Amino acid sequence: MNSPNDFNRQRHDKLDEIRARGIDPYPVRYDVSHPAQSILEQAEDLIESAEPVTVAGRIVSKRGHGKSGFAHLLDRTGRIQIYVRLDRVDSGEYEIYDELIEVGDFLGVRGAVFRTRTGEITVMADELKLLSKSLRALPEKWHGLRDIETRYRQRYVDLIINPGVKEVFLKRSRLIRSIQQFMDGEGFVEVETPILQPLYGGALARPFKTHHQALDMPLFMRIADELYLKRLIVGGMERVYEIGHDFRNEGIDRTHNPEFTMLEFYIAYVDYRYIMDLVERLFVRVFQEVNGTLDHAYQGQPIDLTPPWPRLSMLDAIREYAEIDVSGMTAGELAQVCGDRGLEVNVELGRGKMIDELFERFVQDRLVNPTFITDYPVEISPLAKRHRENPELTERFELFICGSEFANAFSELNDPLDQRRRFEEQVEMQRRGDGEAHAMDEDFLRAMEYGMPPTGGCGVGIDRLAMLITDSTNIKDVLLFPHLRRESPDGAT
RNA sequence: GGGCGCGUAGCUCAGUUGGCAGAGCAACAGACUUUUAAUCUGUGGGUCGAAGGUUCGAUUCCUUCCGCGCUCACCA
Repeated sequence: MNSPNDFNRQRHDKLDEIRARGIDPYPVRYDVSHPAQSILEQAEDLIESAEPVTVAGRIVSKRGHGKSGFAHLLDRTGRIQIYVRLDRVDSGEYEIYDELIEVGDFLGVRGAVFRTRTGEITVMADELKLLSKSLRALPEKWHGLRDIETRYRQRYVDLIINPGVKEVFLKRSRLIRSIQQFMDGEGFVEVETPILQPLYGGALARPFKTHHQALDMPLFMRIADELYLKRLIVGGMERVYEIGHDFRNEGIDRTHNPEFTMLEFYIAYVDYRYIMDLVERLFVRVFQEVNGTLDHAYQGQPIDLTPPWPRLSMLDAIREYAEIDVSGMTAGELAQVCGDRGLEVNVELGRGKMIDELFERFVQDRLVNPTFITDYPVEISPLAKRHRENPELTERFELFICGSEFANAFSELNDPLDQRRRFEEQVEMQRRGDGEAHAMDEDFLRAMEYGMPPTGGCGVGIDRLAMLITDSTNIKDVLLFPHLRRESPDGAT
């Protein structure tokens, strides 16, 4: 019966046969009285009362036994077994169930709940209704869907077949809800700022470029929310945040997707120390709400999330972990030290960049438990205010967990003249060919010239946080539809 | 972008030191009215990722390309 190159032919034939028997294979609705899970939970009462229930779901397994048969339906809450026997249902209905309905189809069942000989809670079907005919076979029940590429390309199948997958995304959803609730409690307003922007900024990255036809103007997909959120601080919205997608036209790997989710928030009148406290409270709350505990492990590595989290200046961290005291070193001395430690650096990079290299090479990976690293060199922190006690440093921190960065925050630069000078430096770098240098943003400068209060701001990579909290090693595992290259025509089935 | 690895039936995987392409599950036909990866009997199903090359002969060897994974570089 199976013709070459047309495996699904059989399913089309069954669909035709169903229609020929006057059955609508795609009806409009079905009244569900009980989700699968609630039948299991209320099983004793339901068996006692013998009240019929109605349940609907996708058939994920089917076993025929002559004039009866078992099947499992999968709905959003779980699986429930149904039992269909010829002497309990209309004979025509039974024949359709037996011959034309198969794994993958959606089915509605009405009947009383009972317990089988082997003890499984089961619905004894009195009425059956085909709710949707499937034209493609699902992956097999035992080994499931393992192929990583297919799991990402056909996430809908992955979600049906691999039970842990839905859990990850439910967790991600709870994570974002938990952040929103926390921010509500802190008096924030959640806002939405433009994704299509005439100028991009707020980070150093290559943007996606697009074009508005009617206006005949180029537009960029945003690479950060920062500059618009700061405009809102100028506008008097003293606590704002946005959870949204940023887009960066860069490489794709285990931890990078071209579009990714960022939380950015800004608070007027506070400095980076306030932000540090808030980030700690936020993370602790999120872990408690989403995972129910502060006991966590990532890839088998236990993480101690118990606050307060250590705070260590970048220079102290290098002193402690690399046993190098870089304070007061000249660029030449730094280059010497880097060279001695096997780091190839260009002295032209400047002190800040070399200090950062030392940090990344000798410190970062060792920060397993949450650790705030503070007071970054000014050269590598163009958007942060200079440190109140040391003008070579900035009031900036990053949060590290398991060797990865989870937050980046500053006391924000709010001096419009200084900001203009920094933009001019970026424009100069751009003129020299730095494709990632920041563009001059006159409207942003105009906003800042009206006056921006002292402000603390922070960005948190939500996908990274989702990876940590769901113990995932690839960002694609926490994105429902991760970006992949074009599917080859030959690969399509 | 560089390096390494992978791509065989709808799914999960074997396999061919170069000689007619294999299994389990799924499907199809039949038996079976409380099964649990149901069982039993039988049947069909393949552009071996794509295109070139070497060869009497390529799914196998070579080259290029496509896709995926890991990794280095860059970034969040």
